[in-house]
Amino acid sequence: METNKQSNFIRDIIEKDIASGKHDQVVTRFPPEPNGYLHIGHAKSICLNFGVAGDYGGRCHLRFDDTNPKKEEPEYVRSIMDDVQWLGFDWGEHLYHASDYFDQLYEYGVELIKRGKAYVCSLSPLEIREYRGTLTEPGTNSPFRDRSLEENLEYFGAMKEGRFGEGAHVLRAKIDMSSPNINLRDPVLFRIVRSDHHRTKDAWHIYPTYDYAHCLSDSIEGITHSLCSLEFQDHRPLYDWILDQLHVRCHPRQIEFARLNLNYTVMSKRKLAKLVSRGLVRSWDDPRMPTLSGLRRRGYTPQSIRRFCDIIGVAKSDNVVDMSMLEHCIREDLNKTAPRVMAVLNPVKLVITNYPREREDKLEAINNPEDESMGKRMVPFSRELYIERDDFMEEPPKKFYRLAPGREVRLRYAYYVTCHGVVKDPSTNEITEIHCTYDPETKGGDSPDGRKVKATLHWVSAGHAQKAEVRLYDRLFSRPNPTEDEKKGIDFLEYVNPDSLNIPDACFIEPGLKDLAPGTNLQFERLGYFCVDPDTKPGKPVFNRTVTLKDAWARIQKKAGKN
RNA sequence: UGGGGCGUAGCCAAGUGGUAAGGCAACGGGUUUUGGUCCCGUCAUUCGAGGGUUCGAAUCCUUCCGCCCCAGCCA
Repeated sequence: METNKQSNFIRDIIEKDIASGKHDQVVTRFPPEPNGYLHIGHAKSICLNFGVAGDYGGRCHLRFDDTNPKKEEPEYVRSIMDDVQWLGFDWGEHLYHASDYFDQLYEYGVELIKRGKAYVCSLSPLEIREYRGTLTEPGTNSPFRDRSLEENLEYFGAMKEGRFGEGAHVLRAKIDMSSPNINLRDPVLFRIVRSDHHRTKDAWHIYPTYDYAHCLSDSIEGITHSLCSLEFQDHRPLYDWILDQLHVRCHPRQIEFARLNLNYTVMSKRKLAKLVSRGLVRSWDDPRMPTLSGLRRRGYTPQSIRRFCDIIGVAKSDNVVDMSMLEHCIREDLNKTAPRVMAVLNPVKLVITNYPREREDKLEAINNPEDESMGKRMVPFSRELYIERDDFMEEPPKKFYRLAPGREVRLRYAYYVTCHGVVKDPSTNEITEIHCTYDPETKGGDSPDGRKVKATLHWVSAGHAQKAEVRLYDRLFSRPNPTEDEKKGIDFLEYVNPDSLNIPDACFIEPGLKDLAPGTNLQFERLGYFCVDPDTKPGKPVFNRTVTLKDAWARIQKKAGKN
C-alpha cells in the first residue's frame, strides 16, 4: 500500500530550504510530554516529522519534553516509545529528553541575566497575572524588573539551591509589558517546583517552562524545522526572541500546522484520561479509544494509520476528519491481508433434513480471494449448522434476498439449500430451527445446471463449532462533536454512547482457530474484520471487531426506516 | 473593542493570474460463491460576501462577514 505523499506547505518550505542551500540536511523532532498516552492526533505529527525527515534524507529525534515533574511519569515514557516504534518509525540514536539539558538551560538563564534580558521576579502568581494586563489593556512593569545584575544572579542561584518555596520567585524574560502579544509580556522562564522529577530525581528545584526549554532544546539538537500545532503561532516571536538574545548558532524555524480532529471522539489527553478514570472505558488501550494503543488492540495496523495520515494532508485550517476516512484505511489494508474465516455472531440452527445424521463433509474454502498465495483450508460440514439469524426472514421484504420459506440460497463453499419450514418456541414464538433440504449436486457451491441463487450465506457446523467471545464496538460518542455543548455547561461525558460495546451471548467460529496469537487480524466473512484480543485464554478465544464490512443491505434498511 | 491565524462540495484537501486535482462519504450501473472487493459513471458555472484591477481572478487590491487561538509559575 504505497502512498504518494501529497505535497503540503511544510514540504514546500523544506524543499525550498534545500534548493536554496539553507540546509543540506533536514532535522525534525517529535517532542511529546510524557503525561499521557499517544493518540491518533499524535500519529499525524509523528508521520509528518519522521516522514519528511526520511523523505529528505535527514533524521527525526524523539525528545521527551519533560519539564513539568508534577505531571510526568515513566509509564508514559514507555508507552510513547512503544507506540512510535509500533507505528514503524525509528529514532535510532536520537532519543533525548529536555531534562538532559537542564544544566545548559540554567547556564543560558544566567547568560540572559548578564545580558540584562532576564530578571528574578518576586511577585506572587496572582500578582503576576494582574500585572500582565488583559487582551485589550497593556500590562505594567514588575517592581522587580530593574533588580541589579548581582541581585538577580544571587536570587537565581538561590532558587536553584532550593532555598525558596514554590511560587516565591520566578525568572522572567525582560521583553515588553505592553506588547499586544501577551506571550511577550515578560514571560516566565523558570519556576520553582518542589517535586521529584522522573529522571533527575531531586537534583533540581527549578524547572524551565515550555517556551524557554523548547526553542533551546531544538537549537541544541540542531533541529532545522520545528513543527508544532497552531496554538503556538503566538509563541513564535518568543521562540525567536530567546534564540536571538543568546546568539545561538542554530536557530530552527518553527512552523505550525493544524492538529487532527476526528468526529465521534475526543482528542485531548485530559479528556481521554477522564474517560479512563471514570471507568467509561476499561483503560487507555480500550479498543474504543482513539489512542494508538487502543487502535492497536482494536485491530488497526500501523500501515493503515500511516496511510490515514498521508491522505488527510497537512494544512493550517481547523479540521474535523470524518471517521469513515480512518475506517476506509483499515478496510483497504485488511482486505488485502486478512485471512477470511466463517463465524456466526447471532446464531440460529439450520437443519438439513435430507442430510444423513452421521455424515460429515470436509469442504475446501479459500483463505483470501484477494491473495491466492494465502491458500485454502478444509471446513467441516454436517446436518446441523448455525447461520446468522439476520439471514432468514419468514416474510421477506422486497430487497431481502437471503433465506426465506421456499427460497434457495447457497451456503458458502458448501451446497445450495432450500427452506421448507421452521420450528418455533411455542411460548416466545421465536424461531429455534430452520429446516432445509440440500442439493447434493451443488457441492462446493456451484450448480451443474447453471441455476442461480441470489444469496450466499456463511455458516458454521454446529457439532464442530468453537465458541468464542466477540466484542462488538461502535462509536464512543453519540454525537459528531462531543464537546459542542461545553459552553452550555454540558460535559462531553454526557454524550458517551451507551451502546459502544456489545458482547453477544453465543458466538461460534469455525474450528481450527483455537490458537491464534493476540493481534491476529481476520475477516469474518460478510461481517467485518476482527482481531484476537489479548484477553484470549487457551480454549477461550476473544475477538474484537475492528470494523464492519461495508454493508449495502444495512444501507437499504436504514433508508427504508427513514421513509 | 488588542494580537495571531483560518475560510475551496457533507468531510479532508490540491491549486500561488490562464479558466476548479485527488481522496472519503453519497448516489446510479456492471462483475462477483462475501449485499465485501473490483470496475464504470454522477456529484463546485464556482472558491465566505461585496466592490475594484486585468483580455482573463479561488489566486492581486479593498471593504465587510464568519470561525479558531492567546490574559498557566501547563505543554
